[in-house]
Amino acid sequence: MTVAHHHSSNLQASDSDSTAADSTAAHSTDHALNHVIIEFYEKLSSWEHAIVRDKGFSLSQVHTIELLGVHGAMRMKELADKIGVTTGTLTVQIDKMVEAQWVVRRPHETDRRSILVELTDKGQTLFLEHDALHLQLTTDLTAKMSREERVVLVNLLSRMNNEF
Amino acid sequence: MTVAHHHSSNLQASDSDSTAADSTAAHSTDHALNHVIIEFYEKLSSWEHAIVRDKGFSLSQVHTIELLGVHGAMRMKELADKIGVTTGTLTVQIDKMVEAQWVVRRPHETDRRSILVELTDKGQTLFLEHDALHLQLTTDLTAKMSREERVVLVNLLSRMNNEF
DNA sequence: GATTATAGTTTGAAAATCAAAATACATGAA
DNA sequence: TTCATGTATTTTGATTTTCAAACTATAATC
Repeated sequence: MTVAHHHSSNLQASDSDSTAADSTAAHSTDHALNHVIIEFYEKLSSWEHAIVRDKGFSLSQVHTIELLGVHGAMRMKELADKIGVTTGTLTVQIDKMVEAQWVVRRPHETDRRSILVELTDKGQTLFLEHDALHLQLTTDLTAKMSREERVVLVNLLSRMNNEF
Repeated sequence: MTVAHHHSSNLQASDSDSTAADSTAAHSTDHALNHVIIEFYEKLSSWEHAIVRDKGFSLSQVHTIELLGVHGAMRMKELADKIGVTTGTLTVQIDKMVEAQWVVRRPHETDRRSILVELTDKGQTLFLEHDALHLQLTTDLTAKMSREERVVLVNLLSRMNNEF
């Protein structure tokens, strides 16, 4: 029915075409960077999935806890946008998390339509536990790097974060 | 019922405790790195979610296409592990993707229990389209970086990838 | 060859998700 | 003010995703 491809899609920037005048097209470094990023994302995603299953809650619940832990209280809409689900979906998610006493809803001070979602003490503890796992992973992944390299990495990554 | 926390969780490594002798505990750079990574993952995840909804297929379908596009043909088990789902779930996923003619199943050469999943031409095209979006994002995110910085970033990220 | 392990599929039930309708509040124009 | 329009959240019913467990087929080991 269809052809059996054989594309190993080499991810290394093995080509060295740094000759001249290519301001329009994407440079090979960009391709390499792109694939390294995709691979990193995939692996992190796998890791998170595995962690999550072990702990007994769903991926987007952990995502929610992560977001609230890092950014603090947030409106439903804001949270839904960041997670990438509809507000309807988020409502039932948060219902369950309220039930489990990981988060609370509280009214927005100025906008009475809005509701702020916030970690409880229990939720905060959960976040810290999860964060510790992440930290362990991070230190493992960068164990072979020098202090300077780590600093550079923080710099480069945070600059990317700012461009989103 | 529960206390309203106020933790803005500053993500910058604003503390400069590079004094001495802290070989056991995680250094503040590690914390900064950890949070920058989490933030990067969250933002990529959001982006992917948005892209995916626009295109009309599910997140794990795109994930599957991405994995097959980058790594080439793979066994069901392998794929399931990378995506982070059970093989049962993957079977129905792949059924649908076969239906849509994005992938084909083909027997494993040496192990008759195993089945290789592989992109069709159509699936390959889809992968390339998606990859182009990723590339666009990557170039956008690194637009303000110098060539050298990008090279360094590729180096550091791929070293992290190798440690997973 | 018998037993145990692994790969994949099927099945039935539980959970996640969406789109659309409904509610409540906000904002801006007449 | 009052009306119209826009935004935030919840509810609802249906669809999709997912899992765990049972099942089939092949591989590996003893």
